[in-house]
Amino acid sequence: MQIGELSERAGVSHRTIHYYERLGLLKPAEREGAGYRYYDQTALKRLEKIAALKRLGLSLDEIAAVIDLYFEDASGIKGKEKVLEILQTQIAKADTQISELTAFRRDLEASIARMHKLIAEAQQQ
Amino acid sequence: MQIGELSERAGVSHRTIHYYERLGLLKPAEREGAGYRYYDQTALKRLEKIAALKRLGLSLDEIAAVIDLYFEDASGIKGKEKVLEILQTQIAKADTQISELTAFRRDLEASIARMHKLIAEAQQQ
DNA sequence: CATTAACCTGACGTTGGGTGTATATCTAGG
DNA sequence: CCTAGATATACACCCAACGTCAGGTTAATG
Repeated sequence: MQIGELSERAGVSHRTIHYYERLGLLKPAEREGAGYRYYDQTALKRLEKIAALKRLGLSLDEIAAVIDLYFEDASGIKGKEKVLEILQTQIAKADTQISELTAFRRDLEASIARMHKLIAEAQQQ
Repeated sequence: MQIGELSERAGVSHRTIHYYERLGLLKPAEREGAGYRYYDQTALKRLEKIAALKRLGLSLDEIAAVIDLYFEDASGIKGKEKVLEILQTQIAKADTQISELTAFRRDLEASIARMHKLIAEAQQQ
């Protein structure tokens, strides 16, 4: 698969793929013959994972720090203690974010209830 | 309270406060005498709310669109149906984000468990 | 009352996350 | 063999969300 197909399937521009490669988010693709990049399925999976992590609010740097956990053989990863540390930081952040989101959701529900009430009252009169 | 105290208490710079004011996130403060801005408690609450919404991943523009829901008398808000719509969009986003975060957290826990196992094995040998 | 700390505005700089554009090369179909 | 379409690199530019700097005003205090 060339960069055009990959970018279309992943829903990002080929410029973004180049950019991610420069940042180390994507492994440099194979370059058969001339300079063309050729990708396989894992590249697509990686891009999807990156998108998911972005939605969670991670920066590209943070993603670069954890993405290999999903795609490299864990036994081959250097500095396991370091990785563990990163993971634990991430989980703490996730917990904070989950509880804030839950509180936010509660507030929203209260606001919605208030709005419904106000609208009902307005229609009464 | 002047801008210095406000910025310190809210944990943002005074330039950020100026910036938020320009974007309409913060009501222009009272300007007694010369041009100094003077704030009250609600300004601090607003800044805290803004920070909370930012952590949820809202852009400053999006925050500007909803912040008044928290600080204006609900009965005085124009276009209640519109507001309701915004609120419902927000709650849907929050739900999506919560479930993605929960799944992410589960993944992280699994990775942590794997790491612990690998480290233990490494120490055995 | 003079100094110093706090404030003002405006212009420009920076960082993150990209996008646009120009120019060159390659590959495939006719 | 030639041309169209896909890629390559490099440099410039964009937007959001600030930060820095410079020059000027104000308020408070010893």
